[in-house]
Amino acid sequence: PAALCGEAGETAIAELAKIVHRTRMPEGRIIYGGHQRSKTFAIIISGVVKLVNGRPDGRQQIVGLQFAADFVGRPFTESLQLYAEAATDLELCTFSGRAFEELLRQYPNLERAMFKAVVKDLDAAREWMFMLGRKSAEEKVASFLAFLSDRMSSPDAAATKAGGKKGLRLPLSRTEIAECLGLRLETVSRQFAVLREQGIVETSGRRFFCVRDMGGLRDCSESSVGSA
Amino acid sequence: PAALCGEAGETAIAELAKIVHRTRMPEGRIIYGGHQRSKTFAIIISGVVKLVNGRPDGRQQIVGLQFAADFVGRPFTESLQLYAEAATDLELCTFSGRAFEELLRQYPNLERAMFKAVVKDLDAAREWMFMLGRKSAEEKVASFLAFLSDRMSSPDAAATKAGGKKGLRLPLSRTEIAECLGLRLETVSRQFAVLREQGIVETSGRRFFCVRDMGGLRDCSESSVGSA
DNA sequence: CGGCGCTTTGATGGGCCTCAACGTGGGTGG
DNA sequence: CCACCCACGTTGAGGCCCATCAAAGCGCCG
Repeated sequence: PAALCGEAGETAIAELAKIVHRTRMPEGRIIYGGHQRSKTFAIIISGVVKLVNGRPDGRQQIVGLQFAADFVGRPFTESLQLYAEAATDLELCTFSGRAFEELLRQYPNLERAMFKAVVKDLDAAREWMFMLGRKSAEEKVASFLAFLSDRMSSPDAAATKAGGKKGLRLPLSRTEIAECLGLRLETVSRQFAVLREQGIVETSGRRFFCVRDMGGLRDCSESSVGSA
Repeated sequence: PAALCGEAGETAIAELAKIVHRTRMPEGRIIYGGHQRSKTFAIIISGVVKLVNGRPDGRQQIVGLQFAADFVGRPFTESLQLYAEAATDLELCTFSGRAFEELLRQYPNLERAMFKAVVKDLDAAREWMFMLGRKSAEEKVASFLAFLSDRMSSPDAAATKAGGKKGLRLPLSRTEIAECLGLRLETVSRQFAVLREQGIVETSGRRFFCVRDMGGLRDCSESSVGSA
């Protein structure tokens, strides 16, 4: 039940169903970006996609993450130094680009749904900008974990490690988390340790974490240092 | 000749012309945001609008700037901690929200033009995110000035101070520039001094600056510290 | 010309980066 | 099934960049 379909209208959905194709993609696959005009559109069934802004000198900034039910693909334009990559193995509903753009033209409701999705992405990007520009390292890591908890708390993605409590599998490595937050991986690791010592989160292995005190986590993510 | 009109189509333009209204706004006026549902849409004739993401604790991050020919307004949704403010005195072409949304529904080309504008904003936001997360203070200030030069080099906005060379009036105070770049105002001031000492820019008074060496400025904005 | 707010400049400290070494998990091949 | 191995993660020490606090300079308004 993708968000896109929720507002598209009955007949549009039926038309979409005709051109949809279920696909899998391994972690690391480039979905679109840079020079190649892949022109495929998709909705994520499961897995996580990262949007990366990279420079020739090696500096990279992850500028967006897409989760289950999110739309992936660039309508109308290409961008040079931006690409989308499978952060985990993916299950996708893909649409042929040509046919999909045709449907967009035919069904205004569908285009409107796309429009709203992009506006939502824009808001998310601006929230993310506040984090990058104004939050401390601890706030960044805490708000990132809170964000992941929000976006990934679906029953199937939830894993049970760390002693029976409901935890999540981290879709990103420490390096990638650092690229999200505008930090170095060592700093991310240290902030994980701080949150662990405060009893706010648990971690197990490289990829599992579990929020023990969501209130405390949210406090850390907006600490407003001097006041309150 | 606003960008929006370029792609909207003849008849749509004619309809738009019927509901348009020319307006002025003083610096500091809130255009939309927070709680109030102003629901006015506008195209900027002259002046600059800043989009601010603010928190109760006083921290602020400017997450977008809009210049002449840009569209201002939030279609479909409101956002809590985001508002738009006139950074300078403005001349606007405003549209009644109700009538404008009606036209959007009637003329798909118009909606498509809006769509593309939002996608462009999204790309700009993601470029900005790279700057916030990965650039040094000097790179931030240099790329900001280069950005302003690009966006404001229209004949009327260009001012001639600093000894006959073509300069620009800064639309933002040092504090506001700092809020754009994720820095403190003192740091912005110091980086201005550095660029001045290198002969790359000149400044005069509080609000005028002039690029003397655009190549040098662009070098500073992507210095790629270790290599090349 | 006087006052105020913005800007500049200086001194100091802290947070995060950098470099480095060690530990660990998870997959592979025997 | 287990031992090996290597990439990833953790932890430590030191230094730099930028934030912070403070005071003086200057533009712009009346």
